[in-house]
Amino acid sequence: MPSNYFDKMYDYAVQLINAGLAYVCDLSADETREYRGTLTAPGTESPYRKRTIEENLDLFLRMKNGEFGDGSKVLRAKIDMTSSNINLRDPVMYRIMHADHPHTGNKWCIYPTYDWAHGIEDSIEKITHSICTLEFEDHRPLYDWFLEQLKIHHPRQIEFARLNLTFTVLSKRKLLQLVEEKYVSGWDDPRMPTISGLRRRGYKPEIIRNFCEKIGVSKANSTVDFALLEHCIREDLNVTSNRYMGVLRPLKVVIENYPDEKEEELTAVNNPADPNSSSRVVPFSKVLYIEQDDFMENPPKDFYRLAPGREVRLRYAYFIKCINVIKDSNNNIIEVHCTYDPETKGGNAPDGRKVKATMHWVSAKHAKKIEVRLYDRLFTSEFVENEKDNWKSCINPKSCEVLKESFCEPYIANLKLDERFQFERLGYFCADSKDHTIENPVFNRIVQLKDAWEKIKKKMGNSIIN
RNA sequence: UGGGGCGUAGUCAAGUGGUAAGACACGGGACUUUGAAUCCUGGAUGCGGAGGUUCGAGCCCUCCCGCCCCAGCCA
Repeated sequence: MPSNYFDKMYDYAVQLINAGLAYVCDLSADETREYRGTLTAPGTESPYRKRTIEENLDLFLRMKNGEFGDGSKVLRAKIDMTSSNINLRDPVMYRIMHADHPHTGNKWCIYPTYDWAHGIEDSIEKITHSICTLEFEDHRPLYDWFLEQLKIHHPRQIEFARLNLTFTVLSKRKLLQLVEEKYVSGWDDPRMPTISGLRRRGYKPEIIRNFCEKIGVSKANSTVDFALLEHCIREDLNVTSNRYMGVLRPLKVVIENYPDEKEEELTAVNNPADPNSSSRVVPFSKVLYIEQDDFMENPPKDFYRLAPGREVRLRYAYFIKCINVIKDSNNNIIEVHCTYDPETKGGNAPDGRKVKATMHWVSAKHAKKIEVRLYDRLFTSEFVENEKDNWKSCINPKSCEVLKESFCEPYIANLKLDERFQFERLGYFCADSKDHTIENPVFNRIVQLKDAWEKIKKKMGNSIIN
């Protein structure tokens, strides 16, 4: 915290004045700019550059004591107005600002600039290496110069490229706009690449750390593929999280040959990826919900889920076969009627017959209604930086889809509040830290599972989307 | 067109004179009670380009090209 060192910094500034290496300058901000020169033209020395040490000492003290107005004077380092590095053209060390500071209140009316404060803080804290981003490479000679003149502990500044990610923005300036212009719900919106956003989304700290180790550190400006972050999330959650069944977009299934009032409790493994996993019980009955995407009336060749006349497995339950489809007056499918094979309880057929698909489901009678928020990448453009001023027009309109008519198995009531879990075949989810309650559960999708079927659909040109 | 950086596969990234690691993505196959996971498997005759030094160059030298940053009393 720089403000902890304001006294020390002041003393160091006096030390530089005494060494004839700093002076009080009365040039206005505009004049200072003119005197500084340009990228190709050298600057000219300030008329106040030759003030005596005594005069500088006096003026600087009076600056500190509040005798001068904002912007009327600054303290500058005396380096080289002709330097090809503009940062060395007598940079400002202190400016007058009669403003309250969040930590020091009204004690000070002169405040140090970044370049002056930075190295001193590092030095006082006995840092050995000071890591920062590429744009400060030009400042390193100045960082070194101050520490050199002060003859104090001299840490080494090393610059690296900052992290960029595809399909998102990370600059504070842009993030602020997203918040202020209400493109997102706040700094902790689960789509935001902020710490609070990532946390609310359900990313675990160790996942982020692992991701950072994988991408490495270099000086090359680069943009890491968002898919790598998603991979790291899945890699971790796959082995650490329990599976439950939830149906996002429900389609009613009626098992015609299943007794009306009958109920069964079926055993399901909580985490198949963990050999020591415990298990739970899932209720089964005559009327179920399955995912709308898991049924097609006229399926293409590569679709191997439920369709008329076709048999599939309901996970941990039975084989069912579609025998009829019920539609409303608009020709929308509202119910799928099936028969089940009692011999296949648990999911295996004694006669050894195979089934191509295994589907998730919930018992309608026992299901808990939940709200689900499906988050996706915030932008549609891979390299948002390249969009220049158009970047906001690339915001993904489908980056947050809210489903209020989803259902899940009753076991969800036992969920720990910070538990990340998988809805089988869908993705990883967690309870929203702000809006979730036991009565009205709200779940955020952390990341989808990889979806081979989605790829096949794309290859087929999306022509068979129902 | 001053100065400071960077350029190895679609995206990251090792490599520091001895004959192009790895990850993700992508393609092919196996397996599968998650179209997940897992397991095999394919891809740079080539390291921005051109010359040069060397028995040998992504690494050294020269020139060229491209991209990023700097003219705040911002950080």
